[in-house]
Amino acid sequence: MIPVMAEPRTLKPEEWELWDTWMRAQRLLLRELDRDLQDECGISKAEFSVLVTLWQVPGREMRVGELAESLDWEKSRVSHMLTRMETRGFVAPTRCGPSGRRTGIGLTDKGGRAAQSAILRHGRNIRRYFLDSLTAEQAATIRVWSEQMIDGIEPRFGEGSGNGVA
Amino acid sequence: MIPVMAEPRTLKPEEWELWDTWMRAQRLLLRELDRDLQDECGISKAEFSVLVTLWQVPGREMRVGELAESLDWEKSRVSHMLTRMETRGFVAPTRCGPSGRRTGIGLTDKGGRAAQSAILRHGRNIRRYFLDSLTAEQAATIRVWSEQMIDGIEPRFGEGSGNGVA
DNA sequence: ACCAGTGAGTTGATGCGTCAACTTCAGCTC
DNA sequence: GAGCTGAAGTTGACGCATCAACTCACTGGT
Repeated sequence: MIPVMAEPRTLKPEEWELWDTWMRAQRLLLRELDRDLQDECGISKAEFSVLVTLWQVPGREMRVGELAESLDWEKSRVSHMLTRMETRGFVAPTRCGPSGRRTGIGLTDKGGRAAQSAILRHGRNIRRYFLDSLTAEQAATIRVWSEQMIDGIEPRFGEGSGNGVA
Repeated sequence: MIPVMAEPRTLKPEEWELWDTWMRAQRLLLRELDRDLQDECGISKAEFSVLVTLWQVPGREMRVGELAESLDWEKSRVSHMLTRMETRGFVAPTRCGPSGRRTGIGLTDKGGRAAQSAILRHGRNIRRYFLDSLTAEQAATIRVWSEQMIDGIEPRFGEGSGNGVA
């Protein structure tokens, strides 16, 4: 009988440390990006995601369901978000069903302006905190590994466009 | 006059794609770990952080401020969290100031058991989703880069022990 | 015409995270 | 000891995220 190597009961210290260091880096980075967006542009990263997604699409309007799909968010999350953003004047329903239900949602002028400036700002921050700290080799490694991980967790194909925000 | 290279106005497509892919990987990984901890152990990753931190410390009790420092959380976040966890029976004040204020906070038996099983489970998940998808080289790259990034954002030294959770 | 079923969108409840304001308490000076 | 100051801890308000339950409209079958 061939002895099967037992799975280690817990993480080895250096494994744990790797995980912990990496986790810490994530947390700091996201926190920083979020804070800056909030302080300088007055929007959260969730709002940013919505603004960008609408910004990118031709008529700057979509159906709620498309938006949810594109962001890979739950419908209800989108709905709550839109309610808040509507009261802030960033988006407006382009068409409504009889019962007040949002059938189409679009950027307002204010939303468009906010999107534009936030994209610039956020881009600079990504460069500063993320890209600038990467060598070409590191970047390649990270890309490969990210793709591996995505496949490992969610082995579906080409869907969910991505909005660049957690 | 030497022309200074203008900073690119926005991210180049491949830069954006790198960022987006990486972001997506993060999001999926964290979501997965969180969901599993929630489904299998009945605790959130925030609760997990607190349990682990208390678990690791000698008497399994600390002051609220120490806990906050160790987790790198705001005091108020810790306080809210402890209130919830206290009602769930995971932690209990070990000593209180006159006005009912928590002076020391410690794990209950239930909290200890939860910590133990969650640590095993979480460790396996980290291995499965994170470590197993890494070659030694990738791991080295990620470690270095994480450290660079941490230094880039928070150029302080040796504080904040880390709890392995966002 | 009717009704079951399905998909789209909403709502409410609850937990998480942050900010600002507040209460206590300890140590300090006078 | 009276009063000041700063640190420790709490509270309330608000936005974000998820889950489950609901409404509404459309579709297809009989």
